[in-house]
Amino acid sequence: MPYRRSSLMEERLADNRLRILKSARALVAEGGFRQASITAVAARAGLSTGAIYRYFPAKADLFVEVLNSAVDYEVAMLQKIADGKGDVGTRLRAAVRSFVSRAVEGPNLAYAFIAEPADLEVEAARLICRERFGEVFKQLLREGIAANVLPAQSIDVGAACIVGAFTEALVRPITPNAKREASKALIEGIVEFCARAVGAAKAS
Amino acid sequence: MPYRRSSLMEERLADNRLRILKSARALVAEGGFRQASITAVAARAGLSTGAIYRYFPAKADLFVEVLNSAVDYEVAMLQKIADGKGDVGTRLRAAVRSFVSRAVEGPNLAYAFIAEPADLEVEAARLICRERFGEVFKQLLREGIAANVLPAQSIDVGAACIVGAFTEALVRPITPNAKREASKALIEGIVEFCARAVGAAKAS
Amino acid sequence: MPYRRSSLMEERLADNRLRILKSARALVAEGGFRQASITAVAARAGLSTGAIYRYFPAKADLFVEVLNSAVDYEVAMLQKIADGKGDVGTRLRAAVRSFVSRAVEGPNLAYAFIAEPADLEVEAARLICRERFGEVFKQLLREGIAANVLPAQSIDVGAACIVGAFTEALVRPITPNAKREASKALIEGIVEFCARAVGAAKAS
Amino acid sequence: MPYRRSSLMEERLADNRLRILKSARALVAEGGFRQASITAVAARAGLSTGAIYRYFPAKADLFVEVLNSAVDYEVAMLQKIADGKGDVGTRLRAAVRSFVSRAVEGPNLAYAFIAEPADLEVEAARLICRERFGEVFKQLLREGIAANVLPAQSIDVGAACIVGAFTEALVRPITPNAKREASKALIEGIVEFCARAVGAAKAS
DNA sequence: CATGAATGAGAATTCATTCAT
DNA sequence: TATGAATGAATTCTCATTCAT
Repeated sequence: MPYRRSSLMEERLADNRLRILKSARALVAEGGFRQASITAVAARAGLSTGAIYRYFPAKADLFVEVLNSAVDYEVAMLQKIADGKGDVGTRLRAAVRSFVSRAVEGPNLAYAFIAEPADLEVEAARLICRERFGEVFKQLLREGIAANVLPAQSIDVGAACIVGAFTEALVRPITPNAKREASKALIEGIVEFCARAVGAAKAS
Repeated sequence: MPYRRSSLMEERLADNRLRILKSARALVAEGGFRQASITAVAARAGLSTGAIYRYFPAKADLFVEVLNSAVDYEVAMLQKIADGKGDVGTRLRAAVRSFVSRAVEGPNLAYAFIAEPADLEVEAARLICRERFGEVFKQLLREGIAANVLPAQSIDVGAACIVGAFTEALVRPITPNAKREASKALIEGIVEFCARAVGAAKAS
Repeated sequence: MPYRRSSLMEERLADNRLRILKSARALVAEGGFRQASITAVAARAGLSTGAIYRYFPAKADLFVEVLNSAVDYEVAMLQKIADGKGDVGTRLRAAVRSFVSRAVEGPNLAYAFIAEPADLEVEAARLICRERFGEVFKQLLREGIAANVLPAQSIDVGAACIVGAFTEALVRPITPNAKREASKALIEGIVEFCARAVGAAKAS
Repeated sequence: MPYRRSSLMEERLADNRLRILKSARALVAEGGFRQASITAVAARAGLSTGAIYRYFPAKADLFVEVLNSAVDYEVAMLQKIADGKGDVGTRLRAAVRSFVSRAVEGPNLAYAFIAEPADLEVEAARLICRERFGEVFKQLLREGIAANVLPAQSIDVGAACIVGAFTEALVRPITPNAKREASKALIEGIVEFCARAVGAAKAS
């Protein structure tokens, strides 16, 4: 009688794949790609190194997926906001706020997103990720300029700078004191910086 | 009779030290920290690997100095502009333009400045470098706000975002076609983005 | 009540065993022992890796049997020819022709027969296989010499050399051009070489 | 004052390279490519694994050189004999005798010459090596046939078979008893086998 | 019995650092 | 003092074998 894979086992499998991804992501978030060796990922996931290769054909594939899955989620969030109702400026503010808030919150994709990966394939994926963030803002800028709500400006450059500006929030502990409060100020600071930059300053 | 180091020898020593630093910087600029192995640095400097260790106790120390010396130069340039005459907005524009122009021009410290170094010590130095760039802009923002030329805003955040925005320009090939012309547009795009962001928009 | 293995089940078992052997042989024939991993054998046989170990205690045992069963067949073919009627020279020619023809025909056991196996046990089996081929030719030589049809000569050496000579035909693509025709010439070339070597040259 | 490499040091270096080659060759001779891991080669040479890579860029390069250098020597010996004076049959006998004698003598390139290497690059080199042996015999056959000393026959096939026949001497312990004496008989057996095969039988 | 995920030892390769010369 | 050969730990990846299900 053939062996039938139990649903419990399938759960275990899916679980392992996820654990590997989470381990990898956590390690990158904590100390960059530097610390994310296969051995370290395996140890953290409670698996052997060989097990990693059942789920990912090579190290690069694992980290490309780490990057992509994290960015998929983030971009989806931003896109939802960008596609929402309300005036362009508000949506742009909301998008920046949404991203930066999560970034400030905890160690997630942040570091990976800017850090130089050891692998060229991963590096390529990283650049594409940055582009994808830019796309969301390009769309908002295009819409705003077309509607005469935003002043004429370079869409490509604007999008890139926004991404750069809030990326910065991910790298440095800008305000090392008074975490919670400072975060709030930091987030709003970035939001307003970007808003002013694109000419969507609040009517004050 | 005590051995007296000849001035000629001292020159040689200083010369070697400089050559090592230049080799290291060039290698990082060309291919990131990835390519900057001690062996590669030594080969490029026309020295032996052992010789490197006469001038630098460890790899990390060498690259910390590479980073610092490169940033010393850049910050000095920016500081000079910031300390110059003319209104704050113009000086801020000039500072951004100065940095981004050189960055776009050729692969120099740019890459090193954003790339993840292999070493924790170097990573720390890199973060400090970013701070140092920020300081220049903080000064300008402070001055501008004090003089009521710039609107009230978070100085820390503003400075960070400016650095982030123009850092972004270093990472991606925003406009892969029409190099020269596009660079010009890119540079001015970033300059204006930052100017608007801090409320130093041109009188249009 | 004791468990009675149904004959249907036994068939299944024998079937699996055969499938495993066939898979292994095919893989070795295609790319040497290099490509014949347990995983590959299992996949090709449509079984799990674990199943292999139900039929063979270890990888080496599987490949020893692969070798032996393949050689059983070949040796049986040769033996039939050697035991046939007609003069010794003709039979020796036929035997060499039979072996070389099949070898040239397609990738079968040929490669395995000469290739270095990954395992010491298999290596030992391989050497024994070569001996077994030799035995057939020893018999023919003995008979021929006894009947004064062949000149006096070392039987052991003669047999070994014949095996060596036609083994060589398996290793190199002697004539890469004009496949069919060349094969024919190659085969007859080897046949006549061996015939002359043992003093069974055609009456010319 | 620049450091000048002493000739003693250069000797050491050349010595190491040679030691590595010898270790590799010995390991292959003893147990095939299977046993010749970089670790094993290094250990046997009294060096670290890293040291191997100072002399050989990759494992394949090391073993290609092992193969080539061994074959260079052998082929040179054979060529010298083939280019000598005397009738073709005598030279052919001498060439075969020369090769087989050394092969029987001790574990040298023998195994490597026939064994399947783990590496495709090495495999390619191995096939070329076999061809090179063949070339020497092709030359002799061509000369003999042209001078009407040898009967008409396929030169390519003849050369291949000769190589095959004496290769066999390398693989198996044809005569396990009475080493010395048997070797003598084995060697002459192979010599005469090949001589008869090409039609250069002794006038008896 | 069958399954195939997991193991873990081992392979090739790299590179910062040391030290005999 | 300069050299660069040597070290050896670390890294990625493979695969025969086991065992919970």
